Amino acid sequence: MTIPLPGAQVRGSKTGKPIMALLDLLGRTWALGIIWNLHSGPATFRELQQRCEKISPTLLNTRLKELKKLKLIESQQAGYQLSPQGIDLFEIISPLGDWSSQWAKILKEESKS
Amino acid sequence: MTIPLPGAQVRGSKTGKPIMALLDLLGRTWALGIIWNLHSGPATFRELQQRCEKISPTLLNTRLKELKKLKLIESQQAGYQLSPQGIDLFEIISPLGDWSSQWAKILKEESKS
DNA sequence: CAAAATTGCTACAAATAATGTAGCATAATT
DNA sequence: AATTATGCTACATTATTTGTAGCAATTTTG
Repeated sequence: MTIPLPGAQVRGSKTGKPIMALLDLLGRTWALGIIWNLHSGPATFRELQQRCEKISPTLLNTRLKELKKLKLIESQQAGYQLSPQGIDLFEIISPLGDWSSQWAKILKEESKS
Repeated sequence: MTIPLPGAQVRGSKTGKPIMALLDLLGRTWALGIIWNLHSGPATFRELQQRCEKISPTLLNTRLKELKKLKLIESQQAGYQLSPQGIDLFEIISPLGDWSSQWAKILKEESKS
């Protein structure tokens, strides 16, 4: 799978509009999860592997390369961490945490009736 | 692929924490794209197919079923549309539009140097 | 400082998911 | 009543993900 560089053709789109590139990227297995799990601080490869409960090393490495190329994460001696842009992105999606709890509650309610 | 009901085991997680269910869902090809493309109003199946530039009917239908089951969209005679919850979710992610443009700009800059 | 343990990651085959095209059964339009 | 459009399903091909094993390069330990 080629890395969804905005401007280039991406999966699911011919235009390559930035939002399409982003949606392609985030729509890949574990991409969101990695960003989510990195927000609590830098992590080594194996540490990150554990934070993401069930990711295979193959895929983890693939995603890390993509995210690095797209400047959402960077690797230092402390391990992998969100880049300033990655933090920015995380801040946008961070309300999903609370939202998902609400959502779970509602789904639960409705399944009762 | 089973539908990621919060509380149940989902792909990539044993806990089924709501956020994991959500990340599983949103990490599926085109899930985010469908939500994104529905925010501009209800659409029939074929209309939606066109808004999502390159989705196959098979996958579109699969995702629609999941999203419907998870109460993020609903179908009326006007076609498919975001549910109140779906709208809520969209509002969280809607800044991604602008963010992605910024991001594209930065990536472009850096690729020059 | 040599042996043992840990880390970051690759190889590769098996399993799963997505694509693309064709097409069918309604339902709406002419 | 014939034509067209719609909402999908079938199904074979192709692409992605998983899972396990393991290796080279540190780092830790005795």
